Amino acid sequence: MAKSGLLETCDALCETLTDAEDALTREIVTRLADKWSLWTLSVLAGAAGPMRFSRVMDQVEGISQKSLTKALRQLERDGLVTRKMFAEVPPRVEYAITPIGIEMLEQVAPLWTWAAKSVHRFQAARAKFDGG
Amino acid sequence: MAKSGLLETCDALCETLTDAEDALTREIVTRLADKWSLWTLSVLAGAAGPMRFSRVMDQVEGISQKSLTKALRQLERDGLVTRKMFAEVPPRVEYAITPIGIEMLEQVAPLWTWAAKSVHRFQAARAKFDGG
DNA sequence: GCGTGTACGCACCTTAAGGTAACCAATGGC
DNA sequence: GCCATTGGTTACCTTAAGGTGCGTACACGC
Repeated sequence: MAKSGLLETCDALCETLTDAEDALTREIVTRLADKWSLWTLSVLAGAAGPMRFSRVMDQVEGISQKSLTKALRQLERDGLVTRKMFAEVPPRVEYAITPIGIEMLEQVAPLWTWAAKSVHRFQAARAKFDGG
Repeated sequence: MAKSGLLETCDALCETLTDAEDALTREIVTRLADKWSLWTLSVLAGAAGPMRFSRVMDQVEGISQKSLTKALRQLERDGLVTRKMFAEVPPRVEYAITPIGIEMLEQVAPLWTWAAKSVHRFQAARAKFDGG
């Protein structure tokens, strides 16, 4: 049974994974679609260097403290960002994207570009569906 | 302000979109994270031709009728699959993937492949994080 | 002395997603 | 007659996601 069910080459690769590895792969891809994770990661990618928590929150418009904390923790756990704490008062914490995080964004970019280019086709399909 | 916040080339493209178009682009990408949509689409891609509802449900293990109906409707609305109804009793409905649907899977495949190849790096990162 | 700024953790509430199960229509087989 | 078939729809319930707001540490400027 195909685990990924995607195209053949990908399928062949996925067959070599254990169930746990397959689940993790799926989880990583799922994270891309997460409402905040990808956005947060790309903000860090766009910065010149490390960013403080509140600076990130400024740029990821509409995110709550709680959600940003959670997103950053997940990204850190997966090795996509680093977190450096300074023992100061008031506290200072700096986040930075890692090489793997950049790699990940590079994988997503063509997909996003394709979606942006195809947006008119989706609009047309929806108009047709909704109209009749 | 960058709308996508992704890499530069992608960013430049996204700047040319209206807010509605940008939101739709995001929505399309977000659909990838959906528990069932991508799986359903890939099942249809793997079939030789059109598939009946119940055949799809057999292959997408664990999905409920309700969720499959919803997933297929969304995919149809976005022009990724077609739905053909036959006025028979018992009813017969056939679903098939469209060229745009195949395009979309082709965009996702490299990303998925990368994630599968990188799975051990994620496991290592998590082990380090969880361990302390 | 007293408010201000920082990066959270925690408790609380609201909303949404998703699963289960029952119901439907018309026909053919027993 | 009675039941199974097929592709749904609907009502109901449980779980999870996500937002709001409060508490916290203490050094600084006024």
